[in-house]
Formats: sequence, structure tokens, C-alpha cells
Amino acid sequence: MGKQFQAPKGVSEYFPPRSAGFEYVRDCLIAPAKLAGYELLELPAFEDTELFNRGVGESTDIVTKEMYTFEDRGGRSITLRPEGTAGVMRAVIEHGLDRGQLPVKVWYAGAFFRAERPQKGRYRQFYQVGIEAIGLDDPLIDAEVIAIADAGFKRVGLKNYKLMITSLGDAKSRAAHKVDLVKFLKGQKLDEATALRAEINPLRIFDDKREEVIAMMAKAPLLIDYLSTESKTHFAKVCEYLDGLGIKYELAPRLVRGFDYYTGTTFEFAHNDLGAQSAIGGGGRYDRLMNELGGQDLSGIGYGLGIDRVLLAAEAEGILKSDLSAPDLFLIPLGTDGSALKIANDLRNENVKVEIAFGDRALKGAMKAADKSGARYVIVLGEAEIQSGDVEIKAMATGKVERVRIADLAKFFN
RNA sequence: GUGGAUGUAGCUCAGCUGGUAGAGCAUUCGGUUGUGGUCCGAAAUGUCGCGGGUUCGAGCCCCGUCAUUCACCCCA
Repeated sequence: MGKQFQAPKGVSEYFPPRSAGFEYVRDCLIAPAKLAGYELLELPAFEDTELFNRGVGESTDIVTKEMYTFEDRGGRSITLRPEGTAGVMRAVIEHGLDRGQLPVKVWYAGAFFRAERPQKGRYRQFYQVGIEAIGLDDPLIDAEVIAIADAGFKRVGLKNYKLMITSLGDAKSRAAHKVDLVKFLKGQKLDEATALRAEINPLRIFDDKREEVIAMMAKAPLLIDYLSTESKTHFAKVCEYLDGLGIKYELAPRLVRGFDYYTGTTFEFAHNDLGAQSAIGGGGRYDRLMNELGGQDLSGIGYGLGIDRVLLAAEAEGILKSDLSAPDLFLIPLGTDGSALKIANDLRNENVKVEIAFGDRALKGAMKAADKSGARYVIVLGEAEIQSGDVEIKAMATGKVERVRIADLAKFFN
């Protein structure tokens, strides 16, 4: 016996039966984006390290200590993507997607990587669904993006979550606020680590969970009070549209997000049953990002939703159906002439989900397997049936039996 | 990166003050001939995370290590 291999530390992996829930959640989150005309962007899982340094921001924790960075065989510095937006921008710029009609509307889904200490809902490889709408700063798009995220959660069936929203304003707004915030923080007693954080990004202190810090920050100047007239009207419009959609939100002037590129509308969805890692999705507008990455000066807005966490949330709410992978029909062949496979194959071509009992197991065992699979119907296929072309189809839930011609089975299911 | 908790059958766990391991669920077979979900019977499954130490003897004690997990930090 050789070494017992183990998955690398902190990765999330999904195998049956839970993988069915993962797939379901992922598809639910993607569906509303497709319905709104967003198109697939399938991107590499790794990029030039510099893209994230510039895109995500040198001051963020993600860049300073959480990236999987390595040198490839050609001596290039490569990083496993820690988030989706920077890569999307790179692709949009590189392929000139922004040369046509605006906005560019794309969605993506896949694995992302962050070298953090794992805990509940936080993994080193995790999965996100995201969308980006680039090239318009109409508040209507902000509201649409938020509505699409919300529709995904609702489609999954989630109830116990909330939306927090604020505006970080434009450059003018932030500059004015920063002066006062730094002044305020200078007047406070901060421990070394906090002082250091304040220097890198003073907004971060709003995110501290310690009670004494929260109490201290209660008197701190809020960015929302420093918004320029344009920013203020823009944000008011976003809220008005959300009201019109009946989407409930909480104004969260202290909301802070981990990327440097956010400007204007910023939001986060949090679920109540998740423990410390409660954010199930978040996003916002970014005015400077595209330009900073060498593209034209366009604004964009997007979000990332955590599939792993939404799955956890759905499980916590107990809303996942247990028969997500159940077949329509379970075929139990008694002989070995292969006709079961032929029948199954024909039915599958008609979109009927069919499983076969394999192996030389007793009928009782095969029936048990059929039961376990959650199949709605079962057919026992013996010589008599194959000869006559007539089968008994049994509804597992009620035990009722019907006679059907094998040739008519597809019709039975469609 | 920092702190706490935990590592015993596929899963959930029990194992009394140290005497070389059990339960439930799951799995397979059976309870007479081709029909599941309940019930009954039987079988299979473990280098008790790994390495070292103490001891006549360690799943239980000590040290180390790895892993898992929760929280901080940060975020999806």
C-alpha cells in the first residue's frame, strides 16, 4: 500500500450526494443573469500577477498575503485568480469587447483561490458566479445588477438573508471624507496593528468587530455624508429603483469591502445562519479599474456570489430537495441480453432520465437500489417482457402498476 | 499569520481510575420461486491520524508532528 493522498488544505470539494446541491445552487445563481442577456466569459484560472496587483490593489489583504503566486517554466510570475473582475477587465480590453455597443454584459463561474486559513465558509479554493456590466454608469444598471443577484438567491429559495448597500461616491467625495476621517483617527488611541491598517486604508477601521472599536467609530465621519451632488443623486436613483422592484435593503454607511477598486454603489448580501463568514455575495461599481488596467476610461459594475456559502445557507435553511439527482425510471434487467441498455439508451435520447440496475444482484437488492435512487418508476425486465414487448411499470410512491408497450415508454414520460 | 477545540469502522459517535476495541446508520447476503420503503437474522469493515516516550502493558498518560474544525484577521 502506498501513501494515502489527501486533498490540499482548505479546498472545498463536492461529491455525491451533496454535489447535486452544489450544481443546483450554481445553476440557480447563473440563470437570472442569462435571462437578463449576460453572456458567458470563460476565463483562465491564472493570470499575470501584475494584473491583480494593479487591479485588486496593492493595499488589500488579498494581494499582500493571500495570493497563490508562482513562477512558470518561462520565468513569468503567475497568480491563481483570487477574484473575477480583474480577469474580466483584462479580457474585455484585450479582445476589444468594449468597442461595440455598451454596456458589455458578461457572466462567469468557476474556481477562485486565496491562501487564507480555512474555516466554515472560507476555503482556499472556492467557487463564485459573477457578472459584470461595463460601459454605462446609469443607476438603472446598478439596480439591475443587484436585482439579478437577488433573483438568484430567491431562485435557490433563500429567505434568511439581507442586502446592505451604500455609496462610496466619486473621487472628490472620497478625498474630502478621507481628510476628516484621518483627522478623526489621529485623535483616537489605536493599537499598533490598527494604526497600521488606518494608514493603509482608513476605511478599514469601520470593519473592525471589536466592541470598543465599534464604539469609537460610532462618532467617526461617514463617507455617505460627504457625497458630491452627482454621487448623491446617482445613489438616490439606485435606491429608488430598488424600492420600485420591491427589493428590501439596509443602508449601511459603514460597509467596507476588500477591494480598492470600488467607487459609487457598493453592496453586500449577508446570510444569517452562516457563522462568521456570512457574506454570500457582494459587489459594486468601479470607475477607475478599466483605465488603470490600460483600457479606455469606462465605468463598470458587477458582483461575485459565493456558491459554497449559498449552498451552506440553503442547507441551513433546509430548502434543498433531496431528490435533485433522482431518475425518472429505474430498469431492472433479469437476463443478460443487453435489451435493458437498448431501452435505456432510446429513452435517454428522448430526454428521459433512466438508470439500470447493474450486476447479478437479487431482485430484492435491485428494488432497494431503485428505491434509494429516488426513481419515480421502476420496470422489471425479464424474458417474458422482452418477448411480449409489454412491461409493467410501477410507480414507486404509490405502488400502482400499469401495463405499457416498451415502444410507447417515451410517450409515457413525455 | 494568531488563538481554542477535535482526530477510534464509509458516516455519527461510545470506550469507566491505562489491561491490545464497540453501538447506531450505511453496505452485502438471507427470512423459499420475479417486486422496494417496516420488521427479523447474518456477514464484512479498523496498523484507535502519524512518530517517539513513560509502563509488564496505552485508544486512554507525556512530547512532537500532521490534519480537521471554530474564531480572530479578511472575505465569497
